Amino acid sequence: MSAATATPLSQPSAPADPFAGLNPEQRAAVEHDMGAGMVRPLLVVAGAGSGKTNTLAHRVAKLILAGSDPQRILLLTFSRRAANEMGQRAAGVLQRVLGTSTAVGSLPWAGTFHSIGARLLREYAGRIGLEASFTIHDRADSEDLMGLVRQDVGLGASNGQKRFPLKGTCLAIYSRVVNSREPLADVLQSTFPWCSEWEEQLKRLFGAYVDAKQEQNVLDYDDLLLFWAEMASDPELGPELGALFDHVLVDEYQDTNRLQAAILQGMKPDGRGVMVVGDDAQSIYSFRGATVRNILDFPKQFGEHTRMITLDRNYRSTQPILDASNAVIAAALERHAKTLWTDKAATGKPQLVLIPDEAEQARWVCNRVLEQREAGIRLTQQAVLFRAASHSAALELELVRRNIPFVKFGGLKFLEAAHIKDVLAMLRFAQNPAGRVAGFRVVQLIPGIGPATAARLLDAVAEAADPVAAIEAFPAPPRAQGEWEQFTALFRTLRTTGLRWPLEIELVRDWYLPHLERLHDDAPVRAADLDQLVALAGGYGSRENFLTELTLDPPEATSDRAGPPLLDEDYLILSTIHSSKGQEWKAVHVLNVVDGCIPSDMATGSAEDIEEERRLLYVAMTRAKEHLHLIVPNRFFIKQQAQMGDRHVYAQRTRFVTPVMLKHFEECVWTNAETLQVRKPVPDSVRMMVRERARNAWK
DNA sequence: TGAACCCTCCTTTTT
DNA sequence: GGAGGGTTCA
Repeated sequence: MSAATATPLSQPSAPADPFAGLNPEQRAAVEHDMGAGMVRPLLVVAGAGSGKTNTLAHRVAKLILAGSDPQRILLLTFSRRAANEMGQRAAGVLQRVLGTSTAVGSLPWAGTFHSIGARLLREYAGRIGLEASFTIHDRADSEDLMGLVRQDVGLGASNGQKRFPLKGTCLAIYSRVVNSREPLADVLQSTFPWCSEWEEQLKRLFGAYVDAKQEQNVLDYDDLLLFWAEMASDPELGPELGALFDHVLVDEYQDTNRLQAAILQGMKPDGRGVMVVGDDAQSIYSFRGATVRNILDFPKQFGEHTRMITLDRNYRSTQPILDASNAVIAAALERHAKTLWTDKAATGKPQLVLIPDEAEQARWVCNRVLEQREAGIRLTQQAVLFRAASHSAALELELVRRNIPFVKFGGLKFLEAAHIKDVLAMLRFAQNPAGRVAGFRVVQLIPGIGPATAARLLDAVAEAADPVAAIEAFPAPPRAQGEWEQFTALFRTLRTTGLRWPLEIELVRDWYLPHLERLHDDAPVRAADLDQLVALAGGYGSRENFLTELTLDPPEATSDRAGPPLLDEDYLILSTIHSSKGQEWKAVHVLNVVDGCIPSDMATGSAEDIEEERRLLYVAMTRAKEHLHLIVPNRFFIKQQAQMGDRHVYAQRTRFVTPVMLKHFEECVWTNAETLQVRKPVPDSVRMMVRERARNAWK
């Protein structure tokens, strides 16, 4: 019997039972088959705000209290952040029960599918014919490699007649095939119909792409899952892997794909010790191959002894917010039916705010945010959510203008900035000289070396036994003299001297700074970024560790660059809806709740696409605890046009809020009198015509 | 003449 | 910041 269920000590100093606060369903999930010989598979369908994280954390704590070895608990989460939070909460529970501050030790096997996969693959590399020194490609690297291979197999762009799909599309197709485990033909037909005619060529390309990865000792994101799944389905390795863990807990199961389900199946064929938690109504990652079928079919997959528990009591939002959210999701086509409820005191209805345009939207949000802060809601308890990262541009300008601090999650391209990629490419090239993508990039930093010379150099490296010698022997073009010697000297240092870790990246930065000055006008700003990167690097044990972790768990927000000092300050949260998953705030603003943004006009192809957009709106709405504002700008500008263009459309309220649902909202109309006076209403047709004429004059 | 460099277009969501 | 096409350089 576990410590928690033992008779509580009746001394006043005895810690409160942390399990006492659980509701009956949560408790059932936490105590499921506790102490039983066989722990049956468990599916917890947990609605938004139903205490899912808490339930998982308590389950982990309970398992440990009942004698489970934390080393033998595998906890798969959607992000590193979620893994950390879970670990901390579980530790908190344990501490309260045990009443000691002894480090219970965090969970060593908590992380994303991808990071756990990377770890297992390094450990098992020898057994599956993999070099343990492999480097990992992020999506941009993978696209670049796809581009290089595409050239090699003669499917380049200038191949006459009709144009072959871009490298990014090729990678998306490849990734989809791997993650969904569907045949190429099916994927083409269902998701990339305009590429169907290229099936044969794509097959050839993907074969060459896989070969290239193997030759270069690199893995992409998909490989981390694919190789793991292959191991798990191996008659010898599978059971061995499965035996490493007594319990496998998966969070956000609605956003896993078939490949991930196969990993689970391979490691625990009978579902023993498996617990998955998720909410089909919050499945928003199908573009990444995630399928809601995983969670819908879980009971079928593991047979009739599977237990299912539904958590539908919401601890987050007020009833009016839930009513509106429930109404939106009730229109969905297929789901595990549940209606969220709460006993939180009712407050006002969520607002549907009609606003003239995006500029006013930005101003209105700033005003409301400041008002709510005056009313006692800290900025960190307020969030602005949007469909696409670019939708917050106008708002960001306004926030800067008014000195309101903010942090933006999602859509962040810290690792995609050219200068960051350059420095990382040098480190990766030193780590794995066979990796052509990193080498290709870094070598071309040297003036006088372009794609052709770079390719020849990499060929030489690939054929030589010693990469350092190969590079030093390479006849660099005369123009590259000087710069070339500095590069080779750095490469030798990185490859041969055993410098203590963070020193290496400092050397690379110092080498890179002159190139930075030459390549970019805003060198000082970028140099500051590099200092942040160096500081960040200090937190990792080794070059390999740094490169792996950075690829699998990139800094999520712009604030991560600034480091800890920001943590003490108050700042507003800006986030894509996708990145807001699992989070909650007292006040939430959702931008551009219009057709064309939600649903995105990029995602109105199929009924499934539309359904996912509906769930996206549902996810956004259910992030709010007390105040929810959906903002509907009457007019918004079309993005895909030349700079300075001002084409715009009159927008409709999103189709997901139908007239019947309006009763759940308080409708507000915001007109800025001052602006309206100044702006004479010029009919759009006239403006467009004038522009058109001006342009045609030069045709 | 091949290779490097310059200019112009556009940009959903992410491990 | 990348793709692709056009221009300049050695």
